[in-house]
Amino acid sequence: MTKPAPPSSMAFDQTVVKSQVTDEKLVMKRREQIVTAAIELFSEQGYYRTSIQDIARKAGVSIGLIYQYAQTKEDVLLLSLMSVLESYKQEIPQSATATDDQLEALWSTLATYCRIIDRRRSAAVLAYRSTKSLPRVQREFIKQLEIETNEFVAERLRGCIEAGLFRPINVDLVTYQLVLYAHAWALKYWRLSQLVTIDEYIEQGFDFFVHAMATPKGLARYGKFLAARKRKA
Amino acid sequence: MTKPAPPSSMAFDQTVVKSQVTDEKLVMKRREQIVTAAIELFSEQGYYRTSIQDIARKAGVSIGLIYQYAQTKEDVLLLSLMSVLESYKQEIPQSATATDDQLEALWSTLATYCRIIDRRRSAAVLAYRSTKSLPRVQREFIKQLEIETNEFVAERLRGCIEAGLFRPINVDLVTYQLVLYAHAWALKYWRLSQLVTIDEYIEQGFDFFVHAMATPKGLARYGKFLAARKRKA
Amino acid sequence: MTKPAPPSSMAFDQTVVKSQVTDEKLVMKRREQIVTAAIELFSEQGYYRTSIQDIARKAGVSIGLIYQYAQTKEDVLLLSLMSVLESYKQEIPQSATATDDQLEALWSTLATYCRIIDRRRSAAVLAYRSTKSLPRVQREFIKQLEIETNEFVAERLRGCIEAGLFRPINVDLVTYQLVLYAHAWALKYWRLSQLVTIDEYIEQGFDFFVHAMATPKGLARYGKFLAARKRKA
Amino acid sequence: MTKPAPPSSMAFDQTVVKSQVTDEKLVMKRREQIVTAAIELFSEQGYYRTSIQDIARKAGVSIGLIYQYAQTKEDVLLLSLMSVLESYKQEIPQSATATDDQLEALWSTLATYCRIIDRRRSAAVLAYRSTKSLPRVQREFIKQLEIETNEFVAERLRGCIEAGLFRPINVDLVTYQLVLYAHAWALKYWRLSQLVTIDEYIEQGFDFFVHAMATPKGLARYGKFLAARKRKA
DNA sequence: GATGAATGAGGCTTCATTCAT
DNA sequence: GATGAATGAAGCCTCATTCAT
Repeated sequence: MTKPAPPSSMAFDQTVVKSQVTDEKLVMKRREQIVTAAIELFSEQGYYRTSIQDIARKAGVSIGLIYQYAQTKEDVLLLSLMSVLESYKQEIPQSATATDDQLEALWSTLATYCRIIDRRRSAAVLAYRSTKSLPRVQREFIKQLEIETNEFVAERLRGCIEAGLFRPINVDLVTYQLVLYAHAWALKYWRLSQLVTIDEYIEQGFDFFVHAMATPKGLARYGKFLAARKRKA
Repeated sequence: MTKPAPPSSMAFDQTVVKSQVTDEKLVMKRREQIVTAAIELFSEQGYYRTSIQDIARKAGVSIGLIYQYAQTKEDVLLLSLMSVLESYKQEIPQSATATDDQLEALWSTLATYCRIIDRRRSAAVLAYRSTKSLPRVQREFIKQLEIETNEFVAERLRGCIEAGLFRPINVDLVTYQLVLYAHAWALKYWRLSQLVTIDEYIEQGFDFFVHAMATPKGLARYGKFLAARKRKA
Repeated sequence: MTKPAPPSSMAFDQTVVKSQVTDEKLVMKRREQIVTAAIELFSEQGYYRTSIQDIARKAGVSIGLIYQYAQTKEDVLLLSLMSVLESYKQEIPQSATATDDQLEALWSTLATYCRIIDRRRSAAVLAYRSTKSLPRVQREFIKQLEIETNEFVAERLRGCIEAGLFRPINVDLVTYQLVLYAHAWALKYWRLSQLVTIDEYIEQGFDFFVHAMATPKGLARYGKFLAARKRKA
Repeated sequence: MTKPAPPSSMAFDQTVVKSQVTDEKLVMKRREQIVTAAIELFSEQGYYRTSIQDIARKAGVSIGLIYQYAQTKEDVLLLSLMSVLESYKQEIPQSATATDDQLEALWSTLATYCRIIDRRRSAAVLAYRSTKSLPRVQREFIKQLEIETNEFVAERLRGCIEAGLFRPINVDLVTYQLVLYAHAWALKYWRLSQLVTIDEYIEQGFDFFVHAMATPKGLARYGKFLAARKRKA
């Protein structure tokens, strides 16, 4: 299982994006300040419509300061995207630690993923709109982060298969279906939110996925799961 | 059933985007020329990295000419996006006319959708990256086109339900799952193409969706469907 | 005395501005059509804000046609300015033919001039705004036309002096004062029209000028003039 | 009486035209630099024939710098016109402070006004040619400045009337005659300078105006004024 | 004679980046 | 470390003019 990285480790260390400033604590603090403003603006207006001037103003710092913590505007985008994906990579694994029931774990993972997306919808869309604005090399960092997050979802699927709850489907492919399902909530929010609430979206999605993959044993287990949920509610 | 519009009718008429030139035939021809170049460039480099200069050069026309057929660069984007979505709206309905078997019809629709996406992968991504670059009003045109195309997919699902092949799921929601599944092939091509071919992608996806929704009768029908396919191959 | 030229003779003949078209009647007609539109647009929006396309649209002709009757946009401006000044040169002399009373004649001239300006205020302003947009050579034509019109005003002044009504002032200089007084109605209309009507403007101006120049005999004559006017009204 | 504002106060403050730069001293300095170049160019070539590039070159700054101190090219025009009118508003009142003789004061005012115009002839013409190139709102600022300057002239006229030197004419209207007389020197310089020198222009103009308005007492006073002038010379 | 589609130079403006303080 | 004034390349768009029909 992927061990959760220390908060913001990657997005704000100086391996990927160089900084003029050496004090690591300060780099962390400043970058967070900058990235918070940048994500907001990039999400609202897009990468190209947002100027460094805008970011400086919103972050309450000078233009020059941004260039002490990032070498180019693209670096700011990279830091921003890394920050978003990093937050997935950290929050999602936290979801499934409480249970050793595989179906429950998958549920938690999907639910958590959907809720993170819901909480930061425009940031989620940002990844789809702007990753291509990065040079190839930096784009790979982003993809790597995505793969790492996905791997955690894949683990949950394998758990269900090994427990005999799911038939042996193509795990990597279905992983993308689950991930896209979560992302779709942001990508097509304008339409989906007219149809269902986020809770319904999670429930109906999970129901759909379970039926698509469950063995008879898995279906029985799912019946109990539903009953347990009903009791709680 | 949706009647297929005459080719490119919407993207190239002058209702949405005004043209200085009055000759309708010419407008059609020129806009196709411009949009063909634009889609290619927008897809490769993104909207903001592509200059009108670039488009003019690739289309083999002058800058001024582009501004005789579109009022702003945004108009060129709108025409491009409309052209892409319009092509979905026209090609997908053509898929399912040959059969009155509901499952077969759904298969055809999914397969056709996926193959269109595969054929114009970068154009498909364009819609996700660039729609937000449009002003609100024009964005609505795009959404409308999407809804119209989706409606055709929804019809196929309803057909399966009415025929007793599928349980009564939330049609609108599942429609988006199918659509997103097709789009995902473009959005995540870098990863998915490492895992499966487009044919496998369609097959496994269809298998997944059928299991998610089928009634026992539907499953039986699906068995026959698979057998028939195997015979053909 | 200047003999009034045949209508539009200068502005529309082909000596100053060349035309591709040879039929003189047609040239006259087309140029009038073009110039009417041009004056209106130039007056409203200024020379540089008005495009040949605008003029063509307003005149109800094609762009190409304009270039058959004028070689450049500057030519259209020249024709327009000449047309305006030509109209002064023709209408003003018509004013004073009815009387052989020198003071009456001067009054008629000033009144007529002011009323012409009032009738075509923005055209009058045009001359001040746009003459400098012409190349030196063509600017001289305009100046010449102005001098010719002024000469008529000067004649009226000389008449008054020779009749012993005015003291021997510097005629050329005072001519400009009279002319500027008429023009001022257009140049400062926004303010002057708040202060007086055009009739009052003429009366008070004439009163002012007479007092500035009149001999005792002239003043006496002016007294009778005023009395006669009062009787009429 | 109008208190003279500190030099260029209005034209260069940030109330009317916004600046990106906050340091007020610097804004004053840079704007003066820009405006000096702009007035020269606008006066020579007109607003539309002058490019921002031209202004930058002549001012010895970069294009970008101009846009830090003005938001549009129109702003540069506004600043230029305000600077010209502001200079009237400041220099003219300084003329008449030395005397408490009303006729002398009027003379000083006319003479000063004419000489200012003479010194910056093309700048004076600029106001007539280019004010209409401004959007309505900004045009009002210009008009307001003109009214304020005129008011000072009007005061001198009222002084003469109250002192019994002039008959009670329409002060506002005559003010415009005086003002236009001064402006005419620039507007019709090409002709007037052939007829008289600036000194003669002032003398003859003043003579004209005095005769137009003077009471017998005023005329007597004017006789002494002329005698005194002759003695000095 | 008349049309209007096509051209492309040139202008205004933005904004990433630098550097002196 | 932080600031923000200054730079100028690059992009969008307009419009006078041409020319084939």
